[in-house]
Amino acid sequence: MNPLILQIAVPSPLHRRFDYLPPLDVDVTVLQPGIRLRIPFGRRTTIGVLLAVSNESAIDSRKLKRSLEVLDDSPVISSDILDMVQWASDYYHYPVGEAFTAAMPALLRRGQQPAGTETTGWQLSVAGSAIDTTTLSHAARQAQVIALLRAHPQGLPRSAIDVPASVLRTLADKGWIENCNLRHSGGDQTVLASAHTLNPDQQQAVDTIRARLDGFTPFLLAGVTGSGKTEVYLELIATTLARQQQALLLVPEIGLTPQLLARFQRRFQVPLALLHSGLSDHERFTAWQQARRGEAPIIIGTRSAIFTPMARPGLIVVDEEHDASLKQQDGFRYSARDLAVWRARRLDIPVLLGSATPSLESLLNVEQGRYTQLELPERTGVAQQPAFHLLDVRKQPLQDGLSAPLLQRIRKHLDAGNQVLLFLNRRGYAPTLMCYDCDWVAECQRCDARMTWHQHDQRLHCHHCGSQRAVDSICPACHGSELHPQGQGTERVEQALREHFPDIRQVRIDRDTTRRKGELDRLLEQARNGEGRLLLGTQMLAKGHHFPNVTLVGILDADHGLFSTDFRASERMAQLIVQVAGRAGRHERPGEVIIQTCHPDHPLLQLLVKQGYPAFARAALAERRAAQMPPMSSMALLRAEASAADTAMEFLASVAKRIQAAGVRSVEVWGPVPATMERRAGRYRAQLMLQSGQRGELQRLLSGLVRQLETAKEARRVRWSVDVDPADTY
DNA sequence: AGCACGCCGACT
DNA sequence: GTCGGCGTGCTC
Repeated sequence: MNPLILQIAVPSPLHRRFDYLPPLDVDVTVLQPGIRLRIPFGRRTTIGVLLAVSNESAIDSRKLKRSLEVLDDSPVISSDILDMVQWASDYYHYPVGEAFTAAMPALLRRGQQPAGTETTGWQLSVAGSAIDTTTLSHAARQAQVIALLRAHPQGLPRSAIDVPASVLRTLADKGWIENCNLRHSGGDQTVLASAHTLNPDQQQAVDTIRARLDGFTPFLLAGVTGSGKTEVYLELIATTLARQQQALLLVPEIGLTPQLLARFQRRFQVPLALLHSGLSDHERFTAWQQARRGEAPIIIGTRSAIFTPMARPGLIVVDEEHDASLKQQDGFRYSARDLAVWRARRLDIPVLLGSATPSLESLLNVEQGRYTQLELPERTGVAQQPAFHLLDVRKQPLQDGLSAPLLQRIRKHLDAGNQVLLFLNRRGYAPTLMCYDCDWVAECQRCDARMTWHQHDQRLHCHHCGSQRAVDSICPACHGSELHPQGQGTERVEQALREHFPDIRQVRIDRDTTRRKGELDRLLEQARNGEGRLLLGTQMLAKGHHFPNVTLVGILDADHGLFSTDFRASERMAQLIVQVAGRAGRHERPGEVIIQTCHPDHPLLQLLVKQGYPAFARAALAERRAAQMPPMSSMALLRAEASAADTAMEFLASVAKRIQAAGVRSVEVWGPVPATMERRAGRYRAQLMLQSGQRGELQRLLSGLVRQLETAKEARRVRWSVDVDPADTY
């Protein structure tokens, strides 16, 4: 009889699985895919994930090593995630072992044991049940525990109570809580009654999805800003919980705000598992386990939360599905949105993609009948769509980026007692420091980029590599003293506004003003409660926040996205404009949006302003169709970087030659070309674009190519990576 | 990626 | 004489 062969994903940059013999004296029934094993690998030992058990191997049996130890008596990677990660590893051409590394909490891949299902926990004592939590207003943590346990009369495991041990000890000493045995049902998930009644569109969206909860259906919820998408999510998640199932909500990086959390906490008295970049390894592992054991019925997280296991999966929601932060931009370059759809299909559950500005990809999927579209065309309550004005600034002298008509409108709205929001996607004081005598500009030593002058620390910063230096006082080229800032960033506009509106309290929100922990929340609160009247910021301010008293939105420079080398630039710009505009007039006051531009006749801008995002998207899709660009075709980039000037370009030229040799007619090859900013952080970058009308053909070509490049001599001198479905082509 | 091997240069 | 620079090769 043949020996058992274990196919294992090993954390290494190699694009293959590794075959091993089972450990000696192992109980073969524990060899389930998804368990971890300690294995010898090269001259070291590491931890791998069992993918499959076979009875044959392509490797010479004398070369097979024996795995050392089984780490889990049941799979720590659930079968849906096991399948999804393997699929993603193939699709994105990323080494399978490293794909699993990215999909697991750090502590898990380092061998830590997930705690088994806890059998004891805490519950309220008779005395504790009688406590009036309002008497605990000075002990918020204690009140929180009491409220939580009150919602769970049969007790909760320690891991589901998110407070320090000292708080529990205090409560136990007071005799208000006591240990209990837990009976594990998935049961009891308290959902508070709906706070609002839904409007007819929301109700229809909810009803449509509710009727299809028992299987895989992808939905696109296209709801204009302020139309109440979140209320639809809340309602469907409530239904999911009532069915004793879990819901997973993916949000963009800056979407996981205290506001959103507060909304969920108000609505659901259940533990939330939160997964975001700010967690420690231990916190992340805890949240992961709560989701896996089913103790957290709701999981909310950014991109990588798509890899969170669920004991009772019922629904996946992807908020702001168009957002570029859902696509990882380095390493394992997956799209969390696309994986969400894949996983939902695998689990046979519904998936809901929501956006006010859906991606062209999703709109095409609707057009082709793969997704069901649900629309929320109206703002909730009495709020109306804002009016758009394109302001031609070719004829307007700009003072610090502000035109006179815009300043007048700002004054008018402020005089009426309203708030004004200004958007400028550039931080710092000025993006360029220039010599008026000889035209010298301050450039970064390590990047092909200009340095931005920051006034707060009187230094020049490179926004691409993070380097900084003191600001020059005389021109290094001609030794003249005529160095002047050119262009404007948020710092400069803030200063100009202070001169124009000295009595008006401003709130500036960008990466520089929110560096300290808690500062973003503080500033957002000032913006929300009306303390700040004039709100100024970068895209941090643009997405997802509600400022009900903002009646004027000014977009100071809309031209950035109009003439870019990236084919997605106009889509991104339109989405940003609509998202920013969505901050205006959400209450009973009508809003106004003023867009400063040098290209008021640009057809896409015209379309966006006059007919709205859906019309823009239709035109943009038609353009993509004509040019055979994604989503009408498949695209992949081969990116390369090296420390010497021409190495990356030479490498990609040799790759292009290999592709030609393969003779795949259906795949077009463009380039190689140097990256838009060729040198970044001291490294020279280039890319090769592959495009095809037939995704399968492109995939096959990439698979073969990756296999070759793994051992190719010329590949050793560069760092290369494949980017399938790139979010941008810079 | 690690990790080791191996073959050349400048030190105690 | 050896310490250590990084090119090359390998990982079931």
